[in-house]
Amino acid sequence: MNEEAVDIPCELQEETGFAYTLSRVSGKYKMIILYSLTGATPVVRFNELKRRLGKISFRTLSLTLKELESDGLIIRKEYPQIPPKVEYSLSQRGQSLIPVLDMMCEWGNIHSNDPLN
Amino acid sequence: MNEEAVDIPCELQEETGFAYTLSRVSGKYKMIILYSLTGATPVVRFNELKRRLGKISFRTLSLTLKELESDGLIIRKEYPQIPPKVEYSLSQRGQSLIPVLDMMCEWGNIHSNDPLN
DNA sequence: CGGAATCCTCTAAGATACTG
DNA sequence: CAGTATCTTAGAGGATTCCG
Repeated sequence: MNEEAVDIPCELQEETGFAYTLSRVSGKYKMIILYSLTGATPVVRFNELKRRLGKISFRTLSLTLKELESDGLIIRKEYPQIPPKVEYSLSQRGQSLIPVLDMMCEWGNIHSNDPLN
Repeated sequence: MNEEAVDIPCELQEETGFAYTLSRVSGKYKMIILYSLTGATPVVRFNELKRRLGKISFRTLSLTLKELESDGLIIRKEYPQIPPKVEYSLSQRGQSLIPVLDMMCEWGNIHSNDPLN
C-alpha cells in the first residue's frame, strides 16, 4: 500500500487534483470498500465487510481500512466490550466521494452491455 | 495487466456495474492516461503521451494503450509513413468517462487542502 | 470478534537493448 | 518514431497462526 502520491509530471500534477484523488482511492479494494459503505447499510462491522467483499484477506482488509481511516475517508468506532465490536462508516469527507462512486457504477451499468466489451 | 474483472461477490457484482467500471480503469496509469487525453490537446502521439506521463516505461505505456484500445476507450490511428506516426485519442465510449474523470479531479482540488490530509 | 505478526507468492511495472 | 523482446524486481496482496 502506498502512502505517497503517484509520481506525475509537473504539468499534470500542479494544475489538477487528479493525482491527489488517485493517491487516495487507488488500490485493489479501496473504491469497492468505500462503495460498499454506501447505500442501505452504511455502518458495517469488520467481518460483515469482509463477507461483502468476498475474497479479500484479513490482512489486506485491515491494512486498507487503516489507510482509509488515516486519510479521513472512513470512521472507525470501537466498542470496548467482549467480544469486540468495531463499526466502519464513511466520514463526511468519504461521503463527498459518493457522487463519483455512483457515477462510476452507473457508467458500468450502461456500458457493460455495449457491443464492444 | 488483468483482462478479467475483479472478483466481487454476487451481491455487489450482480446489482451494480461498479466492478465492471473498476475492471476497465484500474491499473497504475489507466485513468491518468484517459485524463491526459481530455482537455486542450485531445489527440496525442505516443512519445508526447509518454512525456506527459513522466516516469512510465515504453513497455507499460504500450501495454496499457493496447488494453484501453481493446476495451474501446481510446482510438489508435496509425499513419503509414516513415518515420511512423501514431495518434491516440478518446473514443466516444472513452469520452463518456470524462464527467467521472472531471469529478475526480475536482474532488482532489477541493480536498487536497483539507486540514486532514 | 477483530485484529496483529509472520512468511510467502505472484504479477504489474521497470530497465535495457533492439528493430521496422 | 513507435514500438517489441527479455529479463528483473518491488511491493501489494494472500495464507496461516496467534492473541486480548
